[in-house]
Amino acid sequence: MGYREDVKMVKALADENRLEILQLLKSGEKCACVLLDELNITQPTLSHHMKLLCDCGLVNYRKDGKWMRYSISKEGSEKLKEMINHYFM
Amino acid sequence: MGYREDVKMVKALADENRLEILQLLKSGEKCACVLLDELNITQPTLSHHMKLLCDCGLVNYRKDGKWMRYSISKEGSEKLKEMINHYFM
DNA sequence: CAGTCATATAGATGAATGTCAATATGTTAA
DNA sequence: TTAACATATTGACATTCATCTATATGACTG
Repeated sequence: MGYREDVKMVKALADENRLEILQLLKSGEKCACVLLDELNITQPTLSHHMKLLCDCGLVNYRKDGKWMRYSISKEGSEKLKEMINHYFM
Repeated sequence: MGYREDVKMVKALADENRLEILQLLKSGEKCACVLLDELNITQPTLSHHMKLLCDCGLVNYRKDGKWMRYSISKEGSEKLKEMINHYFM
């Protein structure tokens, strides 16, 4: 029936750059500029990826002055794991 | 570095019809014709989806006369869960 | 063998997506 | 306030992808 929410979250994972972003966030909250340094993409492209990761709930964002700080969402992670466990009991 | 294998597996999940296929396979091995009955897609489209699910290792296939029987791969499931746990420890 | 059934492959098409350059918005500093 | 910096948005473009129709392959049946 309603796979849309699940698909939205899984699609957010379905890109090499976004997986690398998540890998970088594993070690804790990071500024967009730090992520930008590590990836071979332009700033608008990073912004686009971060929007997808945040919109699906996997990543939290926090505005700190002129910086945006991103971190992995505990709640989103749990939701993702529950979803995976649902399909692959 | 090498996110390609991870991306391949996650991309296989990133489609509503494929999630529904996995949902149907939860209850056990199913023939392609049964899956086709449940989904609003044509036979070639189903064949395409099954190829993606099998190629990434999430689904096993078994030729039985003129039928193809599909089932969720225990090994693939475990690999997926390990991957998710890697990114969202 | 000829016909039918189940599935796969080929090729075409429209929609979604990742990417960039250019520009806008918002924040800090001089 | 003006300049510089960090990020977001817009619009364009090339690629990927889900889907279909038509056809091929392979297996059973009469």
